[in-house]
Amino acid sequence: MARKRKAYKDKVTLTDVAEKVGVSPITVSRAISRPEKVSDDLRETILQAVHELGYVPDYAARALASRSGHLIGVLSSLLGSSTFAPVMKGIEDRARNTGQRIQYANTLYDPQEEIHQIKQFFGQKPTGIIIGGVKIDPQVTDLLRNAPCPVVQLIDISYPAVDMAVGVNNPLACEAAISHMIDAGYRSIAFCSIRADIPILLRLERYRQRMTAAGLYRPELELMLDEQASAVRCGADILDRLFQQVPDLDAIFCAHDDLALGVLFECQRRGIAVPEKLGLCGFADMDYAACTVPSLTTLKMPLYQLGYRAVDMILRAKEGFRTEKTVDLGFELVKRQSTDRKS
Amino acid sequence: MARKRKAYKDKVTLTDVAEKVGVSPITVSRAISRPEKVSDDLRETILQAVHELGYVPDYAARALASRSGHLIGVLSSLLGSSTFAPVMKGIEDRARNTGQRIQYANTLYDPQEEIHQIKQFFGQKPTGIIIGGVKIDPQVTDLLRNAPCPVVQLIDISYPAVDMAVGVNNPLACEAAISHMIDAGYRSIAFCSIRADIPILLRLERYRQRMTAAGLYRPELELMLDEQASAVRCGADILDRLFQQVPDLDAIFCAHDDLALGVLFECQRRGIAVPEKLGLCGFADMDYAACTVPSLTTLKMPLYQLGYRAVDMILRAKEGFRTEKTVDLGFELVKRQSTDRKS
DNA sequence: TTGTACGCGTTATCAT
DNA sequence: ATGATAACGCGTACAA
Repeated sequence: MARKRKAYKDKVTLTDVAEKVGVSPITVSRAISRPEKVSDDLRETILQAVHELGYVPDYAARALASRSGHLIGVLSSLLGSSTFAPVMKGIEDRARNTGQRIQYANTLYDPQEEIHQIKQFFGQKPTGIIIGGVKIDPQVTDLLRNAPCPVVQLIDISYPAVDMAVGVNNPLACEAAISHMIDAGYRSIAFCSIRADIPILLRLERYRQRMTAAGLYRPELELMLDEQASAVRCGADILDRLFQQVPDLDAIFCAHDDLALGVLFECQRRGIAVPEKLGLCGFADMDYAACTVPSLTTLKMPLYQLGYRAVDMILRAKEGFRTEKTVDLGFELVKRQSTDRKS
Repeated sequence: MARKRKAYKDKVTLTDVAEKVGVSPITVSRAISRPEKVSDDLRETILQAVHELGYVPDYAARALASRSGHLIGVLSSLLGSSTFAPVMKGIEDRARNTGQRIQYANTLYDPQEEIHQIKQFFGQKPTGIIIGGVKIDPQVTDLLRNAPCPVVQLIDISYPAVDMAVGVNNPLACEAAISHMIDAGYRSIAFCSIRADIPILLRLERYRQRMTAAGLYRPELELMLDEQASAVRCGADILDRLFQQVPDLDAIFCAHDDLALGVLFECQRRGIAVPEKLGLCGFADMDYAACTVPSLTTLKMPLYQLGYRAVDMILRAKEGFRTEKTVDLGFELVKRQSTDRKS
């Protein structure tokens, strides 16, 4: 407590540093934020003093004076998901040494929360906003359309972006998976998901098209589960429901690897042979996908690049460079054992 | 671009709202931040105007004037891990409607990054800082000791905290697991981890004590792998090395479920019977732990509560209430099939 | 290259 | 219950 007060009273400001060095505050400010505008030796002296006094810039004051929060907001419903980890890494690598801070916020799949968080960001004069997993919520779209900064949407680029977008073409990715499964000889291929965000709806639509084109489409092949806490634990439920709806079921395309993992375990438990009796394809190429028994066919997306490019697009927009509004990073269908019927 | 400028010029401030209603700015400020200090009808009129004009408070100005950032910083190396998701949920549930914002930062297991992020927080006049997964870095500890705000450390409470701590007693949890495995009849029980943060080192120490007490300790039972991107994918490596070091190996205590998952898959692949030939115990009770075949014995921690209490402790400290410096949330050993030798 | 004057939008403090 | 005034700490704009 005493410490707290002390730290506050003793707050070191630009002026303190300036006095110690014998220059004006603005010079100290420049030495920190625009090093090239201060002579080499003076800058050295100043930075030395900064270090000695333990000066930490006041970001609030800086933001107020400069009319920029020097921060990039990242909004996602997947923050706590390991799918998002590589994205985060990319974001931070690109943002490092740019003077921009990254601030994350969790939307928890709740539109109200999303709106709230977006407003919070707007109040911080952000350099840009990166947002992933947006549902089709008109309020959110409206808000973003009137954003006071560039907005980058993540993950899908086949859908019209509010401002900019970077990601993969979800319909194409889905089509690649379905085609692969058809080629492998599967006929009754189910589509299974526990959530219906935009990327998933786009995949579903293409799934229907592709299956219809092959003369294989049946509505009962679709299974959209209610939102649940755990995707992995749905395995038994999925198999129960699908086999009831589709007695001749022979493959499942899962909208996320977690779902496929759960189904796979349940197959192990029930003695259903994968890939012989049941083909399985996931989405995301999670760490475990290469290790499961049998290993899991899935779609791999360049997640690190996703984050990296998103920040890059914001920084370029800030510099006023013309940027592509949409960046397609491509995907890769990773064919593994779970759909390899011939082996 | 045009939009951007417009949004900026048209920025609605307190004064705009005040003029529209015909009161002074400070009254509007109060209507928003201290509703009880404004008469009911006036407040209603003001909030109505706020809504109509689309006023969004400027957090920088607010922070500068109030000398508080109204934010709680959360620092973790596990941000992108699904272990952290429930913690996040708890943090946000407790912080909602308290006027405090949550800001996350990723330390990526890098002390330099950690120091950098901590300083960033300090520059934002935080109400408190929550930090998890701290390594034994003296610089970090020093920094935290001089924090201008309360600090809550997560996960372990058997270790002396810089300020406050909430979590579980890692040594005790480890001991419970090892005792359980010994009771189940396992003798050559390995300890395996890919990282050596404080909680893990604490578990390792207790592992040694417990094994020694049972007359079962051998140094070659310990396996600390280098830091790797993917824990799951280490399965084969772990089995190779351990069986080479310990031909009569009959159980593995993994410092995280991910490790156990990888080992389990590798056992499936090699036809090693779990739990008969090899007992397996994880840590964290991840979603999949209940679903694996066989299901995975593991230690469950109250993660949601962990986040909830951490924020609670900060808020109480802010109110000046005396708080326990250390909160033990307890753990649960979830006994499942992977250590059930008798079945 | 360095300095002066001012303002950013809000809240604390003190007054009415 | 409401208002006037003065900060908060920094950066912009302009001057020297």
